[in-house]
Amino acid sequence: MELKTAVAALAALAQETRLAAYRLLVQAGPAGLAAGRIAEALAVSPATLSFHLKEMAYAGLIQSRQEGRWVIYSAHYAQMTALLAYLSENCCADATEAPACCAPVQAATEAAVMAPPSEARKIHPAAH
Amino acid sequence: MELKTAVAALAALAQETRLAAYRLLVQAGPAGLAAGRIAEALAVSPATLSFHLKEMAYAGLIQSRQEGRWVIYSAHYAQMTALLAYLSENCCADATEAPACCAPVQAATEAAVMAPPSEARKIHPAAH
DNA sequence: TCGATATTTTGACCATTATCAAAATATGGA
DNA sequence: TCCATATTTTGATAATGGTCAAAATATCGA
Repeated sequence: MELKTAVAALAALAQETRLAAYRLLVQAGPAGLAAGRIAEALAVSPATLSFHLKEMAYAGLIQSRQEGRWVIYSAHYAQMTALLAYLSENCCADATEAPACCAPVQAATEAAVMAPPSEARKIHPAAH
Repeated sequence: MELKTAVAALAALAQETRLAAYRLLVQAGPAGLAAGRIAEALAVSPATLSFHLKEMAYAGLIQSRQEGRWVIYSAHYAQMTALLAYLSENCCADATEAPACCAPVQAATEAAVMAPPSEARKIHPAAH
C-alpha cells in the first residue's frame, strides 16, 4: 500500500458518521445493509449519508451493489487488512536492542497478510 | 475505545506528513527520534512538524520526552493496537451464515488485545 | 549571563470538509 | 405510463485544517 492510499483510507474513517457506518457494515458481514437502513440506524439524512458512503467507497473500504430498488453496501475487508499491515510495517526496524515493543502489532500484521487475495476492485472509478 | 477516541486517532494519521512521521517512529522503536531529525527526514519546516506531532500526541499515538536540548518522540504502540481492535470489533456479528469473511481481521484483533497493559499515559494534558 | 541551537507558539491566509435543502435519477408496481 | 419509494447530485454555507513567517521559549556551552 502507498502512503497516499493509506491516508485516503484513514481519512475515510476519520469522521464520526463514517466510522459508525463502517462499523455497522463490518458487523453486518458480506450481506451488507441498504443505504436507507444505515441512514436510519445512524439518524442522519439520506443525502448526507450518501456523501459519506461515496467517500468510503472511493477509498476502497466499502463496496456497493444494486439489489432491486435498494443499494446495498458492504465492507471490503481486504482493504482494511492491507491498511493494518501498512500501519505496522517494519515495526522497530531501527531499534538498537531487539525489543518486544510492538510484538502485538507484528502478530496482527502477520495475521492480516494471511488474508486470501480478493478479486480486483472496481468501485466508483469516476474521479473524486 | 470510544467512537470519538477512534476518530481522533484516525484523523491524527490521515495526513501525509503525519502518517510518514508516525511510520518513522514506529520503525525507530522505543528509542524514538528527535523532532528535528524527523523534520529533516521528511523535509518539512520545524514549525509545521511541531504542529503535526502535537496533534498525534494529543490523540495518544505518540509520546515525547525531553532529553537535553532535544525533544524525543516515540510511538505509543498500545494506542495503535487498541485502534486495530476497535476497527474489527464484532466483525460479521449480524451475518446469517457463519462466514470466514473477516477471519484475518479477527486474528489481528485477538493478537492485538494480547498486548500487555501500558502504564497510564499523561501526554499533553493541555486542552486542544 | 550571553549567544547559539532546538522546538513550540501565534496569527494570518487559503483550501478542504460536513451539512442542509432542493432537484435529479433510478427502480418497481399499479 | 404514472406514481411512490430509494438514493444520489448539486449548490450554498459554515466550520475545520494545513502551511508559512515571525516571535517566543527552553537548553546547553562558553
